[in-house]
Amino acid sequence: MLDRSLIAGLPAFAAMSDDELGLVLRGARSSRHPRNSEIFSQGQEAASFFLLLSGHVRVVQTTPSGEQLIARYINEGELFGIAVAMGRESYPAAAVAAVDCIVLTWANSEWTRLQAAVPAFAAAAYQTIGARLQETQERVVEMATEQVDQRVAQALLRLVERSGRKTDAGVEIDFPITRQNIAEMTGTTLHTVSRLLSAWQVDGLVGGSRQKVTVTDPQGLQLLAENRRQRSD
Amino acid sequence: MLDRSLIAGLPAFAAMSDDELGLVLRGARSSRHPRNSEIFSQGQEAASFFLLLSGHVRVVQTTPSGEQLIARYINEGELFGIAVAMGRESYPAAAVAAVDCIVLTWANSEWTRLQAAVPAFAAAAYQTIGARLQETQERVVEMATEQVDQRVAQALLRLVERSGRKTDAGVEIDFPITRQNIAEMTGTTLHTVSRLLSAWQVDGLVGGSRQKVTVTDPQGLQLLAENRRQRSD
DNA sequence: CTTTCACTTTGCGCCAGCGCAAATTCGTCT
DNA sequence: AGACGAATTTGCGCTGGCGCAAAGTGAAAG
Repeated sequence: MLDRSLIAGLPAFAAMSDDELGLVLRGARSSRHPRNSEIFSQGQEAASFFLLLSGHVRVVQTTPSGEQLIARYINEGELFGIAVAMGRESYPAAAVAAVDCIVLTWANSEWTRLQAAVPAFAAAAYQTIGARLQETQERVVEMATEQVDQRVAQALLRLVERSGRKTDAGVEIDFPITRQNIAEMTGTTLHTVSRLLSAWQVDGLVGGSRQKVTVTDPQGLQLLAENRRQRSD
Repeated sequence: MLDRSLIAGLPAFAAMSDDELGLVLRGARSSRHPRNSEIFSQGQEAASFFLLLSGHVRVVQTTPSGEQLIARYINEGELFGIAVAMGRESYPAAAVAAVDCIVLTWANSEWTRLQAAVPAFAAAAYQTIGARLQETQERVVEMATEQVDQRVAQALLRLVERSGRKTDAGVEIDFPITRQNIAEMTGTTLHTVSRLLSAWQVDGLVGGSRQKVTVTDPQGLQLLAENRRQRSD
């Protein structure tokens, strides 16, 4: 039996009673996933939904022509793979452990039970979906209206905002991330990302090394991200 | 009192009993919105949610720098402005009547009541949100990986699929839509859209005139949309 | 220690598609 | 009917960022 202290501290469960936490954990099992392993695959029949207890997960979509892009990163305490709450039969993307992870898993059959027994749990799931729709809309707007450098700057700011760890040099992204990964988040190529980061390093905006990125001047980067094309009207 | 025959035929309400339909309609009021009028504005406090009874609605986001883009078109029978189901306080986009519309409106306070009294209604709303998240994800993928001509072709195919009306010349989009509108759906300029449509007209793929677009050769357009860059691997 | 492999950097040429401009067409209003 | 304004078409030049290529670098494995 899993201990309810595992999840009691998470924002999604903050409002729940001890009884409710118990009901939620019944039916869940925990598992470890080594770095770079797939937790579920794109197109696979969606049989379970998940909560990330520890680590970071990359949600990756692969196009028919083989290009990959990263839909989002999942942080500790977040639900993912909740296809069941969206009425989907299969996972629209794959989930890959960005670092070694610990994951809680529920069978989909638990969903209806939980929805009835612990409405706050379903509410949290729907809230999550709503927030992601919102974020995804914003990404569409960005992709449609902003230049590559602005999109990359914005992506870095979001990463440090959501998954940053303060160091003496600035705020570092808490998990290994390659230039290729950043390119797949922003719809560009690793070459362009590399060029941009190099230039920004010279300007003192960012730092980092292999698989590591640190934002040293968030304000400066923010300016870059907002650097809306000067308009004549 | 609104008649339940208004909504009984809609897919979202197909599974509901007569009693439930009555419960849903209690608290709703209907209103007319002339073409090009705003049903709600971006950023406005979300006080209501809506169902489109008749017409077509354009959901438009405006960026801080004044660019517009069209998040989606709403068809008859669809819910929209359901910020309350996503836990949002304000509308993230504006809704504009693309033609004269008839709309059902509920105050947000009805949401909790309906959620408890008619679970199928809430389920339909969540299903809608899930489907839109899915669509929006797909748009991100497209924006990131496909060329402008493929995106425009794809957008046209989706429009005729979702809102097409069969004519003798092909399938026509059921509401007035400008080149500018198509540009705002695909993240390009009206000039490029105009050039593409002109070229496709010559090739016999599409037809149309001012504010009208007809797809005459869906298969051909589909080929164009799929025309994935030939890859070496 | 050195070998290997994944990741990163950088240079160079090219082209899809944008910005700008101007002419044209069509629906609508008076 | 005529005039106005919105929508559309088309031409032209330019450039952001991609494709291709190749060299450099750090980390992990043997």
